[in-house]
Amino acid sequence: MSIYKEKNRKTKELIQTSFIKILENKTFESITVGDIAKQAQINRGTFYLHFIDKFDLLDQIEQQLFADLGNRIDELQSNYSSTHTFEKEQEQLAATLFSAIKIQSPLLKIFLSDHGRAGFHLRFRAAFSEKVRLNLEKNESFKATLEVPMEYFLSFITSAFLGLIEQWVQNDLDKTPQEMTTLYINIISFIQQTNTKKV
Amino acid sequence: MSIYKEKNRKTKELIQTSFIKILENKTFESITVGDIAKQAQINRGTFYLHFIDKFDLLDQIEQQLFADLGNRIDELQSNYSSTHTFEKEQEQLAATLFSAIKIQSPLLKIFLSDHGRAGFHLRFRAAFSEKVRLNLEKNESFKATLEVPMEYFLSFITSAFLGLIEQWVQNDLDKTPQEMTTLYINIISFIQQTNTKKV
DNA sequence: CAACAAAATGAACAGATTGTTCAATTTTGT
DNA sequence: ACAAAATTGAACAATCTGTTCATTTTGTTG
Repeated sequence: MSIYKEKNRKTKELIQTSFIKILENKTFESITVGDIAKQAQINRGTFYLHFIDKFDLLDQIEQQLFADLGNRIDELQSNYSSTHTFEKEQEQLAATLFSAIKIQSPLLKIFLSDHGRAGFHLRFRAAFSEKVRLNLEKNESFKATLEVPMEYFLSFITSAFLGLIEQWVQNDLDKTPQEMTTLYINIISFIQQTNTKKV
Repeated sequence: MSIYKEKNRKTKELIQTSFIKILENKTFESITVGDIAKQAQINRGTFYLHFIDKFDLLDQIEQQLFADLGNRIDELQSNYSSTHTFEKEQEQLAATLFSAIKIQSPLLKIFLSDHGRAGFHLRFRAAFSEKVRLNLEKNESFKATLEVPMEYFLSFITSAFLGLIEQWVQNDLDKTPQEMTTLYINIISFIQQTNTKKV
């Protein structure tokens, strides 16, 4: 009974990995169920025993990706006490995000490229936007000093962060998560300098 | 002779506008050439007299969009002398971008959504990334003070800006371009404050 | 109006892909 | 050996694609 499930799971996984492999070289739009079956060396009908269609397949992989990232982030964050300063905590969250993303970078690189599916960058931002918001709102003076709508600030900062991630994965991880964190902090500091001079 | 061209142009435009109309309600993937012909009330064969396929159609609309935005930005920017401070110039560029984007917001809203085509946000960023870079590098002390690779800084700032644009068009332009510029400046100032406290 | 050119139509075509069905086969469990 | 679950292979109608070509409509010119 349990080996039946195991076999089922294994085939499903085979289909997923085969699909991702094709996705490296072909656009999602251009991939057919026949392509996937051929790559996985299974019957085309078998595909339909595991997924409704290729959209369902991609959806499930995407959901798994977000769930996995969420788990990794929560686990990494739980290792740190939150008695640090507000800024240290922001830095810590950044480090956690970069570490989690590194592990899933092969998939993220594809999903964020033009081989993926439209709107992924929005769903990805939404997936970790809530964690960022909670972290920011820990700080009491934050909401008091913030003069712009929270949704705009969140869009700004999560999108900025996504920009770094996109450059990073396109560069095939040319830096360590710690270096990326430093780079992030440096950019924030640099923006500070620019404006300080103005005033 | 020239009226033949005019008629040709008009039909091509009809196909484009009809397509965009469908795109508001359906995913690009799910739209067929038959759908477009039906909406435009033309023969399906006529479509192929003007475009290779639906991908070609979308590509051309995208190219036109970028060209139009580029022209608007250049024109708006040419109305201002560049004798202001570095920061004022950055603010001016932001105002210009928001103004140009407002005009093209209906199309941008669709293209940035999950009804569009994968990778649009990257191509969009690339389209105005160069203008931002040139504007930044005007300032001599900029390159001297910047401690991070230019490509990362550009990814960060253009992506952050895109985040504001995305929120703006999703909110159906709930603010004026000038208000968006102020909002942008406010966020930069806010980040400055946060870090100033730390030091 | 007549003659011509360009654009659009309608219909047909083969080819590819989709999602479903079902009997036969293989793999695994008891 | 027998039963259960998973997979296979083949066939099916349906849809969409891109192309072709004869015909019709629209616009131009003399």
